[in-house]
Amino acid sequence: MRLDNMLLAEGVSGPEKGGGSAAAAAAAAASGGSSDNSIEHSDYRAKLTQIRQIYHTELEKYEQACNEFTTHVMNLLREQSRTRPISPKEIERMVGIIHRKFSSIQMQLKQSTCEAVMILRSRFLDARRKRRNFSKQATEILNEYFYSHLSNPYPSEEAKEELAKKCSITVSQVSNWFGNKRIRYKKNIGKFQEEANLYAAKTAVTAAHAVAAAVQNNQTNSPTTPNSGTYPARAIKHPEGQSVKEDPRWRPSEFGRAEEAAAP
DNA sequence: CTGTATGATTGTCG
DNA sequence: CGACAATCATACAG
Repeated sequence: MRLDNMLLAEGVSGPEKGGGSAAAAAAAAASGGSSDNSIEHSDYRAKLTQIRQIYHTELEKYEQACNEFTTHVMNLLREQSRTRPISPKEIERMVGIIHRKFSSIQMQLKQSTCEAVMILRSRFLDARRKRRNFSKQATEILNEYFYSHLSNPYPSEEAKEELAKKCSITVSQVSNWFGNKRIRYKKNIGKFQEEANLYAAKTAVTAAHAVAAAVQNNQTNSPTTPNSGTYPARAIKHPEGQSVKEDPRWRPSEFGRAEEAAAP
C-alpha cells in the first residue's frame, strides 16, 4: 500500500491534473525571459504523463481481464451446478482466488511504475545532472555585485534575496554562485582581472551617477546636465595593470571593509 | 571529440 | 547553519 501512496503523491494514480501546469506557467511568466527550469520541468511532466497513461491503460486492461475471467469461471461453475451441487461458498472462494491473483499482478504493475517514476525523478530532478547555465543577465547582475563588493563579497541574507529575485533564481543558487565565485576568484585572480576591470568600470559609471547627482544637488552647474537622465561621459580612470589589488584573503580580517560602503 | 566554464553536491570545520 | 575546498557532471566553445 506504500506503492499506492507513492503513486498518488507522484500524481500518477491521481485525477487528471491541470492545475500544476498552470502554476508552472505562472512561474515562467513571472520569471520573464528565462525559461530555464520551467522547460525541463515541463519535459519532466511530459514524461510523467506518459508513464501515467501507460499505467492507467495497463491497469484498465487488467481490470477488464479480471472481470472477463471471473465471469468465465462463473459460467463454468454454473454449468457444473447442473451435474453437482455447488455451494455459494465455493463460488465466493473462487472469485476471491481470482481477485487475489489479479491484484498481485496489479501490484507488480504498480511497482514497476513506481520504479519508472523514481528513475525519472533522479534523471530530471537532480539539478546536478541537468545543469543549466544562468542567463547572461543573471550572471551580469551577480558579477556586478561581486566586483562592487570585492573587498567583502559576502551578501547578507537580504541581499541574497534581492539578487535572487533580480536574477530569477533561488537564494541557494545565489549562495552557490558566490561560494563558487569566491573560491575560483581566489584560486586564480589573473584569470578574472579582465572581468574585474570590466565590472569595476561598469559600477563606476553608476557610482558616477550618484556623484553627479550629489554634486548637482550641492551647487555646481555643469553644462551638460540636468538631472539623472544623462550618462556622464566616461570620466573613469581605468588603471590597466592593477585595478584590483585588494588583498583577496577575505577570511579572517575585514580591514578593507569600511572605505567603500557604496550602497546607495 | 577535447578542454574549459560552471552550477551543484559532498565533506569538513568552526 | 554558513564558508570553504574538492569533486562531480554537464554546457559550451574550439
